Amino acid sequence: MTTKDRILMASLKFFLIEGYENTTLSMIADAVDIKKPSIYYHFKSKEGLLFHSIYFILNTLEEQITHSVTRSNTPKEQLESFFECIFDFNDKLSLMIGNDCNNSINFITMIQLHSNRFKELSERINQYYEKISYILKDILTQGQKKNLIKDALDKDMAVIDIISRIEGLIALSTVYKTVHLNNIRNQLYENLWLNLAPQNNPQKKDRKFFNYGPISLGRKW
Amino acid sequence: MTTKDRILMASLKFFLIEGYENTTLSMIADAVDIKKPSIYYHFKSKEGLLFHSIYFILNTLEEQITHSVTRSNTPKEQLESFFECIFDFNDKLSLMIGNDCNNSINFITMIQLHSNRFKELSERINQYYEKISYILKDILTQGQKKNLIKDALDKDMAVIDIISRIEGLIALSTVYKTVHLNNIRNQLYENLWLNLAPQNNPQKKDRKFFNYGPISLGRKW
DNA sequence: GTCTATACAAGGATAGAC
DNA sequence: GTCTATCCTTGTATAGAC
Repeated sequence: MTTKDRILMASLKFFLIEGYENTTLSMIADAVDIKKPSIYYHFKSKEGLLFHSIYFILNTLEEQITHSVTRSNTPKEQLESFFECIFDFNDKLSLMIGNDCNNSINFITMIQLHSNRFKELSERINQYYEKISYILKDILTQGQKKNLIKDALDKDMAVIDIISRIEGLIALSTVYKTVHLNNIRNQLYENLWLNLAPQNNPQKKDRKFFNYGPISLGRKW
Repeated sequence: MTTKDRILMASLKFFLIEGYENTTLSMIADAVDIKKPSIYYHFKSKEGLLFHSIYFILNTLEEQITHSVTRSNTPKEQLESFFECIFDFNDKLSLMIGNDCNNSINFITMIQLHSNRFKELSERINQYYEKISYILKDILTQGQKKNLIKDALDKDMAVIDIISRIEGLIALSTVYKTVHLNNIRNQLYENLWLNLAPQNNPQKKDRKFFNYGPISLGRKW
């Protein structure tokens, strides 16, 4: 890994754990084991470090979502891949930045925060949401053609609901101790699927569906 | 309004718009038209200002939720009040702090952010979520007794889903330009209600329900 | 209660040697 | 590419007069 990459990963780590303003160039330099001014050889400013950190997050996320959705075939599997991808991203991010301690990180809150502060970022972030919205809408459209997704569906609305449920749950799990993400993420997905699957299927099919996936801790609703 | 309250409201305003670290005591002093050191007569430190700002948000929100839910009778109305309360809170907050410009504020992201930084805050915030969870669960339980809420319902799971949908949507609307909160909040609520209402009701009842409320911009799903 | 003056620390950034 | 030395600004906070 080049020095430039190590600086970027260290920045990302501190930005996620401590926040942008609470991160100092000294902290980053110490973590990479170089001196402060060396950072300026690789990056123009502290702001530049933030921008590249967020670009890195969004690029990686987009790449992983595209990759994992493409590998699946049925809309149900594709949506599940989409879910898994975003839910797993925090964990993967922890590994990428070498977050040895058990500090809870939350990339969603970080992105929301800086979107309103820097116009350059807000455009890139909006672009990210446009991209994943497009992917989701396409899954729904293809599913409708195969009669695997409800026909009377406001797809734009469905897309927004899906994204806000995922992100809302991740964010909530970091502030509300009762919510243990890994225990309920499957349920969230199953519940959402009930809104998308055609209703004309008889109860029996639904029941079969209820037994799909890992053991859940409570009744579906 | 006392000087102390004016300092608190100015702090809250800047914390919401600029962020805690980007807010300086000079900005607050200027807004209240006093000098910097005078702040220390009323508050112990800058951190104290943050704590009181967040307590103010949570206290006010809890109060308004409790009040508006109590005023309603049926579970459907109560849940609607709950929704309205949180969706309206941002706007009300803007008025309270005298946010003259059209700066978009988002109290949810602010709360999520500082919950992970200050233990004192994380406990108060967790307490807030426990309280609104209790309120929601009670609505569901009472509704079940009256056969107005689905009987086979994992209430704990439902509560978490409701909260994360509301907060997820509010947060998403501040970063994804396509999402216009006021256009879709009614739909979000109606969609959610479909998960809670008993299924044994025939289609007819559902259709009547679809015509309830303000004109919507798209088909329900 | 509010002010002036000031201490004290720390951050981002640059100059210029090696 | 990386370093030492240093500049400059700004922030929180306190002392003490009025």
